[in-house]
Amino acid sequence: MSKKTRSMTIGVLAKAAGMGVETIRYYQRRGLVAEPEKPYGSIRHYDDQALARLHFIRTAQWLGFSLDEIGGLLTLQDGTHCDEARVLGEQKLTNVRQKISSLQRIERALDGLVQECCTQRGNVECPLITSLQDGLENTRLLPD
Amino acid sequence: MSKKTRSMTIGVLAKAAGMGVETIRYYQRRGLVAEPEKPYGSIRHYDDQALARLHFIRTAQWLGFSLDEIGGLLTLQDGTHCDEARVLGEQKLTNVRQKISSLQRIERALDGLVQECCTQRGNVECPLITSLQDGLENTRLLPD
DNA sequence: GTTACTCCCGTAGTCAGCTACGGAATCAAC
DNA sequence: GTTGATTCCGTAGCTGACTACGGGAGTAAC
Ligand SMILES: [Zn+2]
Ligand SMILES: [Zn+2]
Ligand SMILES: [Zn+2]
Ligand SMILES: [Zn+2]
Repeated sequence: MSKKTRSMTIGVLAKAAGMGVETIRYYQRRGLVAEPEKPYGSIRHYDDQALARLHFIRTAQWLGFSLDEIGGLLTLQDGTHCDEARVLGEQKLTNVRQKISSLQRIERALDGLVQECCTQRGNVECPLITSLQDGLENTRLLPD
Repeated sequence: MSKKTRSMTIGVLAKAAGMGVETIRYYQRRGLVAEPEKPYGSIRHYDDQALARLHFIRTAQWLGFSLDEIGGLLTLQDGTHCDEARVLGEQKLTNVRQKISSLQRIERALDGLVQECCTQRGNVECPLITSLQDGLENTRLLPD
């Protein structure tokens, strides 16, 4: 709970947040980060609040939220919308689990193909390639 | 092993392959699909070979290969490059496994957040939102 | 033989999330 | 007080895989 509220230029802020200046300016354009007023024809200064917001964005992004969705999450920041936040989290979780299981199907299919390929070393035909042509029919791991 | 070699217009081919006409034309521009000659100022016709190639592309795409990589795979189609094909398959497999494990980390993190959020229903502060601000420090599941 | 689809071909737009460019103003170091 | 980095701001480009548009030509149904 440090209330340093250090004054940073956008370059320092960017370095602190581990991203580029242009990225921050892009978030400002998208309305995810506020542009502080600049005092009398000069340079803008940022505080720890701004840095916290960049952390928020980066973490939410890592969790799979799009910038638009993050915009939605940011409106829940006052902490009085716990249930809405949870719903969004649950949706994303479902989403992630679906991605995992479809990647696992892909893993099994690819693994099968590579195994086949390995055992057929003397053969002229590559079973991996021919399976791609046949659309993985014999693997019973077809795409959706 | 049907050698029908039916003659199809691009529209019929597209329907047979379950994709749009424009997508096929796009693949032609990318050099993934050949443009057959058109007989004397008329319309091009496609055979089952072309359809097989579209299946190849779609299946490889489902396995996570990019169109560029698929271009590479297509040069191995004569079946005489079994080991090269296997190497590409193994690389993609590694790739898929990395994606799975990083999604699993994300799943654990999100699940933790949603659980916390649920148990704190009476609270004013939403732990999900505040965790995003704090950068998931206490979850020990930080992004790379 | 006219209507209504489909094909052909080039070009341009879409989406997300940046990333780069250019030119003026401002600031920090020496 | 000059040099050199940084900021500001608008605009434009990038990636990947499409998707759409427009206008002319070919084709099939009735
Ligand atoms: Zn609410
Ligand atoms: Zn909550
Ligand atoms: Zn070879
Ligand atoms: Zn092989």
